[in-house]
Amino acid sequence: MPELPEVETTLRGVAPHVVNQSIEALTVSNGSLRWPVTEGISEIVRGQRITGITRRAKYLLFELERGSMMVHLGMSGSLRLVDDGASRRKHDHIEMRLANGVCLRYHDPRRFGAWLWSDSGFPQLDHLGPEPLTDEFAGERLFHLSRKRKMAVKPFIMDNHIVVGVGNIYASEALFRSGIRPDRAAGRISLQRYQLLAGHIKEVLQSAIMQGGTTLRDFVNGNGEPGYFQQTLNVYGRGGEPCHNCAKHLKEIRLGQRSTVFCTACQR
DNA sequence: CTTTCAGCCTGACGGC
DNA sequence: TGCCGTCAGGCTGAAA
Repeated sequence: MPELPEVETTLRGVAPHVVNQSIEALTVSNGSLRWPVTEGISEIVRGQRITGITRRAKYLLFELERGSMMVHLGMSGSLRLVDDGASRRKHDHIEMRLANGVCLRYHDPRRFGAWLWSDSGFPQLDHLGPEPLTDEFAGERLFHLSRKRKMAVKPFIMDNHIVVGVGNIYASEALFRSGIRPDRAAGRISLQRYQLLAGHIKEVLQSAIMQGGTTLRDFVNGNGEPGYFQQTLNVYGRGGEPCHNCAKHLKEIRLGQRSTVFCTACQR
């Protein structure tokens, strides 16, 4: 499940190999993703130079001489560099070959991801909240936007209008570190606690990105597996197991159709 | 306006 | 062994 740290790790791993390179060929073997891959994309991007690569939320943006390509990894997507001529694996849907011989493969079993080209922007990016690792995102913002809202705090911080890139894993872990129950109404949390929460969101994301950095070399000829899951998870995926803090059995509930684990003693 | 929920998709896993 | 049901989850768009 690529969350923001994995997308950022992908960006950093791929960037040095693709920036300022020209696209020799882009081959789509299965364009049936979250949205159909842009019609005629191979012809549009052929011969164009990639002028830069950036990230907004969990979207990767390949800037071209004309327009840009927006790539999303969805639930099961990955992007990695392979040896030229390496055999195609099942679920390798798109291949981008560059003039320097670098070959980038997009692999996505569930096909929840996206690969689109546009020269007039992407509506998906229009109403996104701030990046979590910038100063624009702080406890004050969470506090102000949550007033009078009855929604549980966990789905609230996972809402892309509030702040982007906080998926199920990191929302769960940040709430545990902050001692906040995930099902508490967002509007009934103090400014002070939101400041704590914002800090912990930044912390868990930042440490995951740093651990991901240790596996960057695996983007070349590697297995493409993310390394940051090695980080200690206190609650995510641990329903019924003892709390790392007080040893009480962790409770598992569903919030907004997502599994949610927390400690009823440590989180209030 | 806010909130909820179906649907998209495949692989892993448990029960029989 | 294999078949079937359930779960996992980001995001959109429609419904309440």
